[in-house]
Amino acid sequence: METKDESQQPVEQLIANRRAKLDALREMGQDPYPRRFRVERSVSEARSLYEGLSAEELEKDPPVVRLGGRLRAVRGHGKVSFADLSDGLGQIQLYVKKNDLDESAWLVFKQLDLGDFLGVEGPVFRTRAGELSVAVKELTVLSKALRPLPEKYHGLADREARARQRYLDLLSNPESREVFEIRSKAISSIRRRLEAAGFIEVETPMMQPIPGGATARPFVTHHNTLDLDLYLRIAPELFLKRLIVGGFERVFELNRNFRNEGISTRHNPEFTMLEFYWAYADYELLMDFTEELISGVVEEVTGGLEVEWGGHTIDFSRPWRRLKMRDAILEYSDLTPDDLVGRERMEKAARDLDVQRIDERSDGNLLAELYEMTAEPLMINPTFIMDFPRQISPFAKSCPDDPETVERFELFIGGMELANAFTELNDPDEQRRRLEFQAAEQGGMVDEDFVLAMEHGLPPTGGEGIGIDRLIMLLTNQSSIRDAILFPQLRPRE
RNA sequence: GGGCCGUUAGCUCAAUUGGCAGAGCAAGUGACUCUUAAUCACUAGGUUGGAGGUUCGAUUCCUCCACGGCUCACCA
Repeated sequence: METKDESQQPVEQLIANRRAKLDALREMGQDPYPRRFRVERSVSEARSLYEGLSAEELEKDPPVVRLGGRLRAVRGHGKVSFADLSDGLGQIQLYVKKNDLDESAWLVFKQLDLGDFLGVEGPVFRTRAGELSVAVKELTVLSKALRPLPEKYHGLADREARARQRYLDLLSNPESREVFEIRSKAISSIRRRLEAAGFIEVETPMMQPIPGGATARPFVTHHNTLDLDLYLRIAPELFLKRLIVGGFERVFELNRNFRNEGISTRHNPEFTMLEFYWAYADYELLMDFTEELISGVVEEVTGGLEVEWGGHTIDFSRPWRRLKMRDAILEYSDLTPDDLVGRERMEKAARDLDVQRIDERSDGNLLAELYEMTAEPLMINPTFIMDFPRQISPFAKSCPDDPETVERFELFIGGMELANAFTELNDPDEQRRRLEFQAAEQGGMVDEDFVLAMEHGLPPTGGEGIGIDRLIMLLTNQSSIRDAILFPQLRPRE
């Protein structure tokens, strides 16, 4: 459909300009979207390969390269043009000289826009300014871009656009690309370290008939043929423990969980969790292993053990502090040991700290809430908070000297909960009682099939979950989980 | 869900005690055979997020809505 110049909106004008060039290319017999263009190496590979060579060395024996990439800048200079060809990671300058090209190739070059993909071939040399460049002899359009990219210098700044059109963010903001490169490296490092420690990676159901292993509202879906409501998992825990029953002694799963709760700078409805289960381990051993695993990843990915995050310097060097929950409350508040004894005194302490809905909470929940209100935000360097109330820990084994307290820890870094682990309860009768108590308290279902598995014998086991997105936040100095996830959940436009 | 803040050209940003909405990049035309945020000249580009209201006049003030950010609540 032809539109009149007057009625055209600005973007549409820009698109129309590009479409006109698209048509021009076709008229010249150039396919703007050809099938293939085989490159010998990427732009950044070529760059690192020839970067060390001087102008003289290149001149003596000029290497001919064949590269594909996106056109990111053109500096026209009459019958000569300089251009930047990018592979996303790095770029190399193109030197395009009218006299060195077929006339048709020069005309093709004139129909290019910033953002187009093109393939080039030619010898590598250095310009007088010393810039490594390809003297283009052949030039092919590989994909014509119909819309303009964000500005080359400032990139894309609008936070909403950056999340909605992540490809533009990645293209134009190198620091954003770096976040996700670090994410990839960190996850790969975690996998390698677990495998080196004898763990095997497994996959367990994401769609579960009874969502268990955590307390959170699940997403519901429906299987038509079975006519069965299924829940997206809130944790893989109960399936991983079935595998320990089945004789896999060290298993891990590094994948998505789904929780139908609020969205915040620390919560995304789908998030990546590492869970691992280790037969014959207990929570003490898990703390040692967690220190080793995370500090190893931090060092491998950042090159050191100190990380700048949210205005703090976080020191990951070992050993990390281990503090009982009760002691953490006492250390980081004005409360005394007496304030934590008995329902009445704890309620008073909670009221003084503005804890909401106090009467709905169990004693154990109240204690955990006191911790959250006092010490938690101050746990900047890695700190294990140990020994949780039994009432809020249905899968953890009690401490030998105190049945109301369990062998459980959470790891806090930068004031965030990063990991949660315990010596797994393996007494099936006790497990059934705990799940029934939990179901009665909070609603929910008892996973009898899980208890059945445990009745066949679960060895002493340590199990842990680590929030990967939050770890990435720490590694990349991001204050919001949205900036550590490529496509975070957003409300649909319009 | 509550409170506060934001939304101006494709992108990055200005501006108005309420009085013709402006720049850089990108785009178009022209000049230019070593530039690199190339340069120079000219041109075009706007329903100031949307809908109402107040006003002679609203981009600016008010109300509602949409989306986003921060924060509290909810929630591990």
